[in-house]
Amino acid sequence: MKKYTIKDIAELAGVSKGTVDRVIHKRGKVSAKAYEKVNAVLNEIDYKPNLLARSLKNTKEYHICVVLPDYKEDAFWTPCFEGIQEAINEYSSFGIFIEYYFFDLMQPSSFLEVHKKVLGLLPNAVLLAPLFYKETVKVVANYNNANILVSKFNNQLDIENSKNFVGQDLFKSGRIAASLMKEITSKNATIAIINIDEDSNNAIYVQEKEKGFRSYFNEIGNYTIVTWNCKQQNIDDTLGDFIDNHSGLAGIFVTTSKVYKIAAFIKNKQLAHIKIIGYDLLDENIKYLNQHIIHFLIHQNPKKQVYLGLTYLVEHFLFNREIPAKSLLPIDIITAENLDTYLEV
Amino acid sequence: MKKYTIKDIAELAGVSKGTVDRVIHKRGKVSAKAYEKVNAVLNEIDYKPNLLARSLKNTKEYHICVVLPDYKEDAFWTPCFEGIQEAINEYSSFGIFIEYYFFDLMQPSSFLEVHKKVLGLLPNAVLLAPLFYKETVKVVANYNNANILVSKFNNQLDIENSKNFVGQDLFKSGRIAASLMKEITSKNATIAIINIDEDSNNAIYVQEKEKGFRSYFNEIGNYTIVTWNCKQQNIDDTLGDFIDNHSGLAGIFVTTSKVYKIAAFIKNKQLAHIKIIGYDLLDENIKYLNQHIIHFLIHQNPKKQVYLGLTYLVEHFLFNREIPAKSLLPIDIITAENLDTYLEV
DNA sequence: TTGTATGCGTTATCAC
DNA sequence: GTGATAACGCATACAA
Repeated sequence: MKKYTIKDIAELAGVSKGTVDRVIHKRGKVSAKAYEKVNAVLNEIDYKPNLLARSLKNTKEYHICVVLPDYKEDAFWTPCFEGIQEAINEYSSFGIFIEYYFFDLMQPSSFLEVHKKVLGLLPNAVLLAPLFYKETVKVVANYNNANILVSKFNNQLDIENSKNFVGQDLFKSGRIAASLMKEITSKNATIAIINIDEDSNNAIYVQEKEKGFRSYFNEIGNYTIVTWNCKQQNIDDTLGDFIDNHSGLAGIFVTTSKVYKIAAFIKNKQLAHIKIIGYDLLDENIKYLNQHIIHFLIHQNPKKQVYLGLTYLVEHFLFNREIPAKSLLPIDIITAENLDTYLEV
Repeated sequence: MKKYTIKDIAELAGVSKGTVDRVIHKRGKVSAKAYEKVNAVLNEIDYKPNLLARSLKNTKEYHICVVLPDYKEDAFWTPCFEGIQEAINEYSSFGIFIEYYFFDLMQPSSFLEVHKKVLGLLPNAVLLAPLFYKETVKVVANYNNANILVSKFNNQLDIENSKNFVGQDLFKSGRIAASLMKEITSKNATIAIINIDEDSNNAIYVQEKEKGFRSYFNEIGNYTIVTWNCKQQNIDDTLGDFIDNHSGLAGIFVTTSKVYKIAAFIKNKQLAHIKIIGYDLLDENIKYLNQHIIHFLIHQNPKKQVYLGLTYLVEHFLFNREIPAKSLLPIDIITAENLDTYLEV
């Protein structure tokens, strides 16, 4: 099972390395006779070019920019940042230069500004969290014009010419939350869907989850599902009224990682009979999961989303691998018991 | 953020590439003056050797053998085989030659025979499923003597000089199964642990799960947990009696992927009030999961175990990466709803 | 103690 | 059309 090189093939075919190269890469300028001789050898053996050598020969520096919200504003993005750091460590030895830029997740204008800056750097690729629809369409178009490769993570948007997505199926995610909710609440109960701080900007994101959640209970029938949108600073003042207004409320599904805000209230008011399901392994969420105030967390694996998105780009540049148009990660169900198998050691 | 090469450093320090090399690799034979000059430069810049170039320079063929049970005997091993295939495709372009050898999972002697054969091939590394304790100790010793690197997957054994394990924490796995069982059965119920076809050979494997399962219910108290060992060909004849003898049996925890055997019986006898939890995403298991005969499956990710074990070896050979002594994968909880997010597209 | 030359496999260039 | 040759970055054998 020897590994054949171009030199081997040249010797076997009785031609020079240059000719073999021309045949393999179909560059033409090869006589029929030489072509036949080389092809005969190629059919005999299983030639696979040495990707290390090929990549070394190219020896380009590749520059990738990651654009995402500042994790200091919203802890959800912290693991993404860690994923970037790991990728930097992992790939810098291969001539890959990875940078990150933060935008303000409340301000579409900052999203545009940051991308303007990044565009000016003319990187080889950009990996971005497309939180704002309109603005994303615009910046993607700009990158396309400049021949800059774009990949997206976290939030799947239907945008033209927009491939290379790493994330999860949000509709399915909502359905999974619903199926878990059904398991832990009584039949025909009233269940609330709570969106925290989600204005219309990235409404699509939570709406998909909500749709999935409702579709599951619609199929069963007889459950009462109510949606409540709120701002995190008003929770203490208004959630009590909301709960009072929905007597027999048995469960709350929080569509984002801010579920700990709701859990804090529920614990505080000793309403532990209300079951809570939410998203992501933030420290605060973990705390309430371990206290069984939160019953299930759904893991969106943000770190892996970013790392995988970067891996695809790197392997594309180094080894010419194709980037999957859509890479949907498993939707992990986290309980107090299996939690720590998902945490880093 | 330019990438520096040895040549760059040599020029900056005003010495030759050879001297830089001697300093970096601490080979000695460098004058204090030259050493200082080079070090001054190295402290200034962030030099990372180009791993592609280094690996190309080495240009060795590496030979890895995977030894595991034949997947035609037991479908559990099919994904492992797929993982091997993927690794072969992925890494053959880097001069890695991966082979696999099957043994008969019922015959420790065949395990020894196969390993004898593999030892004779003198590969660079062996990745093995250590199903038999005594025999594994022996073959690992042989490999160590021959300076052949050994990694293990699936089954964690306490063996001397035995590092490089990829798998799951089985005790924890049992606890997770128990916590799920508790969610779906009534208080203080009777619950059965069923081991199918597990003779003393790889008893440790299922015993760990059983211990974990019992430890969880011990902490709660008042549940009745019974263990039943059976042969798969006797299930139809004996399971009925077992169930009759344990009136009020509310749940069954099957410690391996053969849970579909139990599910078939339960469905057939219309005993769907008995909740079933088992292991692994075999087609048969998936069928019963979708029919809600099986309520949860725990995913051991056998494919990833093998692939990751091989990746560690490959990156060790190519890029001199350290192999983690113990790599424990997340323990995934699978329901009918999130199942397909774990299946390949 | 130092520097230079060579080769790993692939590819691009340049004479012939 | 063809076949030498150089270069990518690193490591090493060898010459100075």
